[in-house]
Amino acid sequence: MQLRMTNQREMILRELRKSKQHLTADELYEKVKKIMPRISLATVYRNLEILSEAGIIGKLEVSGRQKRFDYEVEEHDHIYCVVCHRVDNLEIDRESIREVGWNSDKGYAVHGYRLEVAGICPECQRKRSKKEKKQ
Amino acid sequence: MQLRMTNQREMILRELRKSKQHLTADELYEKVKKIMPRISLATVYRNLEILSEAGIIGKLEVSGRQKRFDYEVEEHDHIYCVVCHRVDNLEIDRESIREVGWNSDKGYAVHGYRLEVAGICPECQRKRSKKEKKQ
DNA sequence: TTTACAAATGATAATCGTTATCACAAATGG
DNA sequence: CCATTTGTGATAACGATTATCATTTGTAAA
Ligand SMILES: [Mn+2]
Ligand SMILES: [Mn+2]
Ligand SMILES: [Zn+2]
Ligand SMILES: [Zn+2]
Repeated sequence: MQLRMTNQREMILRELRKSKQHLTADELYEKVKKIMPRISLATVYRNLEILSEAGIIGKLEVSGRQKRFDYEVEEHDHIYCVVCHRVDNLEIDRESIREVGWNSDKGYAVHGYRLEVAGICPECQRKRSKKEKKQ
Repeated sequence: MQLRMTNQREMILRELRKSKQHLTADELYEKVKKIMPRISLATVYRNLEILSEAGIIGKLEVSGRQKRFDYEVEEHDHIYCVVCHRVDNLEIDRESIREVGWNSDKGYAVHGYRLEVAGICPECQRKRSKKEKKQ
């Protein structure tokens, strides 16, 4: 019932935390491979699942794309770029949003919610305006 | 630039509207096949994409699962069941939630947001309590 | 009303992210 | 030690979606 900190596990966790980003399994695989060249992609998937199951990391399923894993585990919301799919934390006051409430929950036993804000990240904005100038 | 209302297209749209549910492509495929037995699943996917692109139906990408299509196109939020993945509309006052705002958007040009509430639907609650009694 | 062209369809292959399988290699705990 | 988990790497399988392509259908001009 308690999780064993294998070398692979530790390295995956370390690289995710070091990145301070919301990485996909294969982005993390590429990073870890530089240190442990023999690691398997399956091991990365497996351990990300185990680590998030154990509440050590977070798992994000943002807008129908690849899963991303979060170095931070406290409840918080995210903003993502509709162009490059980068994900950032959204510093929003969860208390005040909770006050809003919902007036019809269709009889659901509510577990929680997820606020997903979409937009274009600064970098993609720059790239876009460059392109426009060319035309 | 203008979309042709083929028989297949029309039937897909009609069945989605008739259902008043948030259906997946293959759920819709099964429904339409009863009326047009020769229709291809690819045609269903293709036309759902075209119809949502044209703003005639909505496309939902809820929590990393199959896409669902929405007979209603106006902006609204959803609640889904973590057990059976059923999706329902969530009647929440979007104006008041908008007032909350976010104090750090990391320089993003915000397009919009999506509020996804998770819980267990009435039916799954019933099934669960039945199971508990058995044990 | 033929003829040309564009668009849509059905069948199926290919793709992508993820999971499952399985033989082999650690680690654990008497 | 030895037996028993547990984890690993390689790879196959999977499910949802998308791409391809030969054929059919619709549109519209000649
Ligand atoms: Mn985060
Ligand atoms: Mn809806
Ligand atoms: Zn971006
Ligand atoms: Zn349910």
